[in-house]
Amino acid sequence: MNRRIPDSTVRRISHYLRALEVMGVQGTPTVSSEELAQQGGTTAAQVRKDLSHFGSFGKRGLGYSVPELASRLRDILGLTCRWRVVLVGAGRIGSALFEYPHFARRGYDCVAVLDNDPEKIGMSWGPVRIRPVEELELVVDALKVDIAILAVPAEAAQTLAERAVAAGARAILNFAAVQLRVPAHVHVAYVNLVVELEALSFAITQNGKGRRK
Amino acid sequence: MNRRIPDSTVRRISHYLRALEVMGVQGTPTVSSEELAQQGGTTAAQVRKDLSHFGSFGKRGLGYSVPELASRLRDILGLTCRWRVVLVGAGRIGSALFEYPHFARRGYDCVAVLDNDPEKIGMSWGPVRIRPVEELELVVDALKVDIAILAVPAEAAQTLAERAVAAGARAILNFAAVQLRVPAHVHVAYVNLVVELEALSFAITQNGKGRRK
DNA sequence: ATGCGCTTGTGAAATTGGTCACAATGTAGG
DNA sequence: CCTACATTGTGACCAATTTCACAAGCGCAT
Ligand SMILES: NC(=O)c1ccc[n+]([C@@H]2O[C@H](COP(=O)([O-])OP(=O)(O)OC[C@H]3O[C@@H](n4cnc5c(N)ncnc54)[C@H](O)[C@@H]3O)[C@@H](O)[C@H]2O)c1
Ligand SMILES: NC(=O)c1ccc[n+]([C@@H]2O[C@H](COP(=O)([O-])OP(=O)(O)OC[C@H]3O[C@@H](n4cnc5c(N)ncnc54)[C@H](O)[C@@H]3O)[C@@H](O)[C@H]2O)c1
Repeated sequence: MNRRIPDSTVRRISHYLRALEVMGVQGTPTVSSEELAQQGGTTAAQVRKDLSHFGSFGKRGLGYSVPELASRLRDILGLTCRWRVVLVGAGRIGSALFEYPHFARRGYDCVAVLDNDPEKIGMSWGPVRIRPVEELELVVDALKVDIAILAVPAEAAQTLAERAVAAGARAILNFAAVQLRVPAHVHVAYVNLVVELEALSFAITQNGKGRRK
Repeated sequence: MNRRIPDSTVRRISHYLRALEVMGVQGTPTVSSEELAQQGGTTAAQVRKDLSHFGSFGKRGLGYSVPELASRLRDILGLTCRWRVVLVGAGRIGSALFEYPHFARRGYDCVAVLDNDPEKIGMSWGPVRIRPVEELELVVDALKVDIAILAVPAEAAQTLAERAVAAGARAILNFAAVQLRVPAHVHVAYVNLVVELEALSFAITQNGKGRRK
């Protein structure tokens, strides 16, 4: 029950929650650390250790109440309020994200979409009109945006991150392949598909001795 | 040299390579571990340690030759050959990936796109025609596919992973929010945007005491 | 109430990954 | 050739994370 939580723990908690929600729909009343571990691809001891960072939620001999644990994990992950998100970059990735219904269902509201392409500015995406990127500060400030998603080319990402942070954003989800330099209080998550693919081709090359013939 | 390589090292190598390629275009002849560290968002000692897993590529007192190190890193990551990739799921994420020119530029060729939606099957995406998912085994086997990208709903992912593996795939890039169970020799990379967002809202909640008011 | 079987919660040990400090080794310049 | 200097490569240390092992707690049957 202490302070500094490993990032890996937080990510696993997110997985546990997803598994719990499936079980909840199926009506499973309780679950053991062993069962949760299987769903989350880890070990029972790891599950218990992860949870023990935040308190003790189980009943010995019985396991965890599915709805109760799910609720506690939602608290932990900050899913009890709705988060306001701005999407910067209305390109291929941006539109895939925008149309993905699961984010809203999970508490992330895309309150604005910005772009710098005159062709795109003014277009309507459902209820949202694509705005010029010049309005970034306005939007972040006036709509009290917490999280900025950057789905723009790498060259633009650093500047846009700085602008979003200056206007008050506290977290950034970055799809561009650059390391962002931001103040320490701002949190950044990276999604870099090239890194993932390269990690895979590294693993294949190491392990199975090269490409299939 | 050459024990088991940490995953984090492999990912950083991918970042170093990207930085080196930018420097290469700019004509920078050599680079120090210090400079590389700045680009990659890490420390000079970490850069040297990462590289030392694979050999010694630098010149003391001088640094690393940019084109030479880039070439060595490409070898390490398995980028000296072209990889054949099959994309399963021609939805929002699938189409964003397919249209992304950088993958092909980096050696990943999408040799087939599969879906199970009769509306989509038969459509042409550039030079590729979307095929019925029943042809998965055929495609993986006949086209000697190494990597399968799963951009399908979570319910379908496990079965499709098994089918791809049975037909010979050795790595999977999975966008669905489920842990895949595959044989040990198969490598899986996960991209889970919900986890990323939840890690961010966790960090904000912990750190800055909740959402902006 | 008591005992049994099951499962949690948690210190302690083991492992893994990261940092530090510096000898080794190169370049450049007299 | 010798000295001054920069920067690598690495073993020894340190920190973080995972695994282990087990006492303690709970429900149920008797
Ligand atoms: N599409 C993919 O599969 C994929 C994969 C990996 C990484 N990425 C990365 O994600 C990012 C976005 O990729 P994409 O494929 O969606 O690109 P895209 O070109 O389809 O979209 C980028 C959008 O950003 C806009 N934009 C450019 N500069 C801008 C600025 N200064 N301010 C505001 N908007 C601006 C463009 O007008 C465009 O609409 C890129 O960094 C790319 O490298 C994409
Ligand atoms: N779009 C996003 O931003 C986003 C974000 C996070 C996660 N994801 C995940 O990525 C995956 C794909 O998301 P999407 O938004 O592209 O969904 P989508 O619904 O747009 O596309 C899914 C595609 O898969 C096809 N499909 C379904 N079952 C199939 C099967 N058995 N075999 C072959 N094809 C099948 C569908 O016909 C559809 O074309 C999902 O698991 C989703 O949860 C998407």
